[in-house]
Amino acid sequence: MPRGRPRKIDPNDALKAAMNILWERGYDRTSMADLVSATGMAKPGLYANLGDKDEIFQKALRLYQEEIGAPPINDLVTSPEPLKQSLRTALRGVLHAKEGSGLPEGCFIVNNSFACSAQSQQLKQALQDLNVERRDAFLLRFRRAETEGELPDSTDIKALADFFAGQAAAVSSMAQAGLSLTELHKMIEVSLSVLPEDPPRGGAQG
Amino acid sequence: MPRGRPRKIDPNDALKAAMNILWERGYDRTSMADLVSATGMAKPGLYANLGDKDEIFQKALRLYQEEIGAPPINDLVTSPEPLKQSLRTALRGVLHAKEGSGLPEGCFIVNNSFACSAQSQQLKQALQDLNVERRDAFLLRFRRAETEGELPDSTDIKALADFFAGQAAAVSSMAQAGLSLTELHKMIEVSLSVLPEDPPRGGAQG
DNA sequence: CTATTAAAATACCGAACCGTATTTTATTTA
DNA sequence: TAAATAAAATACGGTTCGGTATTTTAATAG
Repeated sequence: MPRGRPRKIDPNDALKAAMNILWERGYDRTSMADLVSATGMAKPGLYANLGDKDEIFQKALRLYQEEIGAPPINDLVTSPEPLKQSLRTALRGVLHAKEGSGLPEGCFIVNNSFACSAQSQQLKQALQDLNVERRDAFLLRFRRAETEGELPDSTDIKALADFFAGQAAAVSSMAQAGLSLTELHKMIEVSLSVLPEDPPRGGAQG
Repeated sequence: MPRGRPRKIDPNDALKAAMNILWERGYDRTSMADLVSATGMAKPGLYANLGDKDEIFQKALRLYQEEIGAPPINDLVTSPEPLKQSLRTALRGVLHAKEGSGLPEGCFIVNNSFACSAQSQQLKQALQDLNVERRDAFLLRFRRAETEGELPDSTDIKALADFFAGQAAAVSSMAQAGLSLTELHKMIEVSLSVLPEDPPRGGAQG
């Protein structure tokens, strides 16, 4: 056993709890006192283990991205699923909360990308980078779709990637507006209808 | 002339200035001190003329809706333009800032609908109501489109309305992510492609 | 010029905020 | 037990916040 007084709370657990409350309440509306009660760790302990509020937020952001945000996006790029199905999965990935109980609704990144106009430049940049990362994942998938014939060559895949990156915000916003899960799924189906009819079948292009 | 010391600042001008900074920075990141310097009106004057911070925000919200938010939505419902064109106009209406100089980017309502999980119930409700209002305007337009044959009867116009209401957030978010105006317009064109092809002519673009 | 009115300007208050210095407590080593 | 270590718990400091009480200033009315 280590030397001094034993830890009451594993810093990793604390970070996870911090992520959840930051996800739920956002950066501005979460105080250090909130983080203290959410984590069960006293303030000096938080600073010693996780740093100041900005650092905690950034660590929470990374944790979210690694454990929650990135997987569906990586699947999007790597999975052999057909285009439309992989996009469906990716978009539904924004709705963790409503299905898997307990988790906050919407996307942590999107939710905090608003109301950040005067945020610390570091945080602003970190959020923008993650948004770009998601957009690029879509782009990558569309490039593959193009070469594999899932999309006509004439497609403006850059615009398509921007569009789908934006759908994360669309879905998050309507989730916060109180739509039910099935309504949100219908929204997503509408988004998917911007794609050409499922098997594009050769050169049907106009 | 009235009795006492003359006003330095017209309360209407102050409200307009307050709206702009609240739009730009959001509720949480705008302090009363910010409102003081933005309006040029000292704090006690603000309270006397516009009320406390919540009241000012609500008044700003109403002003935004009346002067900026509602017009393109009303046009959507009332104008005789064909469906797709009226939707295009409505969605582009979210991008005031980038075209008409000076105005903040994105939609005031959308920008503040995030990070409000613990906001005062009043404000939360006011924001939700405005979001619903917009969604209903889309719905109204789609109902008309259905009866006028602009949409097939089989269309799920409720889902379509949710989708387009969500596009306000999509566009706002990508605007904040730094997309150019033409990129944003392309995004909007992609959104519009969920509609059934009207008489096959060349794609409109701006 | 004096009184009155109404707004501006200043100064102030208590609470909440982020962050830290200090003390207590629990454990291991000697 | 006593010294040493490391974490928890408490208390505190400076700042900013939303909101208000108080004073000063600029105008009109008599």
